[in-house]
Amino acid sequence: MNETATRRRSEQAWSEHAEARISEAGLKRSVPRRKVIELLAGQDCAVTALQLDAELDGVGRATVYRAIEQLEDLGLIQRVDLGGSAHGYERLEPSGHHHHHIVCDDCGKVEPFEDEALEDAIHDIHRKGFKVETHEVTLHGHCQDCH
Amino acid sequence: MNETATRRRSEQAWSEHAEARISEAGLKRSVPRRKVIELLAGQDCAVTALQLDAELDGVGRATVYRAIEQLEDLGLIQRVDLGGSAHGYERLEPSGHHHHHIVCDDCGKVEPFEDEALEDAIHDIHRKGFKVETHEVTLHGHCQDCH
DNA sequence: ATCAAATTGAGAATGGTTCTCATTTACTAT
DNA sequence: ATAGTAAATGAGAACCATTCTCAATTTGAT
Ligand SMILES: [Zn+2]
Ligand SMILES: [Zn+2]
Ligand SMILES: [Zn+2]
Ligand SMILES: [Zn+2]
Repeated sequence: MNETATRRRSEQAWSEHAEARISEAGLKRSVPRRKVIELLAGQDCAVTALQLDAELDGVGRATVYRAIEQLEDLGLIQRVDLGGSAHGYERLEPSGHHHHHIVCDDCGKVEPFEDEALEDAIHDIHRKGFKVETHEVTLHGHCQDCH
Repeated sequence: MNETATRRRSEQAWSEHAEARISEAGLKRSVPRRKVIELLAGQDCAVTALQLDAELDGVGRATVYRAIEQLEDLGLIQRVDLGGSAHGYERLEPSGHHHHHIVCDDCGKVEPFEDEALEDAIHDIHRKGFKVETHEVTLHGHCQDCH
C-alpha cells in the first residue's frame, strides 16, 4: 500500500470516528457540520477557521467556528499556534499518531516533523494535580531562504 | 542567596541586557519603551499585550505593541500560546534558561515546568534547511479542580 | 406526521492587533 | 548649547479574527 492510499484510509477513519463521537455526545448529524468534518479530514496539517470558511460554500462562518469548538472539545482536533494571527486546527488521530511543527519566523513557512525520542521525553513528564491529555511542540527559527 | 534575590538579579540582568540590545540595534532609549521593558522584567511568566497596557500609565497601546514586536525580533522575549484568545509574552534569559507550560483546557490555569530530559530531546532534533533558535512546549490537560 | 431540541446563517458586536499621522523625543554633529 | 534628523510616540481609526444574537430550519425520536 502506498503513502497516498494510507493517508486516504486514515482520513476516512478519522471522519467516521468524528461522526461517531459527535453522535455519542448527543449532537445531531447536520449537513453543514459534516462538510466541515470532511474538509478537515482531507488536510494533512493545520488550517485556520477562515480557510475552512472560504472553502465551504453554503456553510456559515458561525457554523465553522461552532464545529471547530465542538470537535476540539471532543478531542477530535487540536489547535496549534503557528506564529500568525489566526490559529490553526488539525485532526487528532484516534491512534495517537501525530506530528509537531517547525516554523520560520521570517517567512512563516511551516514544516511538520516527527521525533520518537521527543515523544518519549514528553510522556515521561508528570505533573502532580494535572492529567495531561495532549501536547504541542513548536520549533522556531529560520529557513534556508531567510537565514 | 535565596530564590527571591536570585530572581531579582536575573530580572535586572535581563532588563539591562534588553536595553543594550535595543541600543545596538540602532534604536533609541525612550521612556515609554523602557517602562514596557521594566514591566516585562518583573514577570515570572507570560503576560498579554493588553495586560501590559493596563498596567502602564502614560504609555499608549500602540507603543506597547511596538515594543513587543521589537523585543521579539531581537530575541529578548518569546510569544507563547496559552490557550486563550490573546497571546502571552515572556522574557528570554540570555543564559538560555527557560521553562515550558502545562495548561488546563477547562479553567485556563497555567503552570510553568522545567524538564532537562525534554530539553535534551529537543536539542537533538535537527532539520535540514532550518536553523532552530527557540522552541515552545505546551502540555494540555485538566487540573485537579476540573478533572 | 408531530414535536422538542439542536442547528443554522446573516449580521451585529466584541476583542485583539495594526495602521495613520501629526507631534514629541532622543541622539548626533556642529 | 543649538540645530538637525530620524526614531518614537499617543490618539484614534481601521482591520481581522472570533463570538454572539435570534428568527428560521433541520434533525431524530415518538
Ligand atoms: Zn501539522
Ligand atoms: Zn508529540
Ligand atoms: Zn511562562
Ligand atoms: Zn525548553
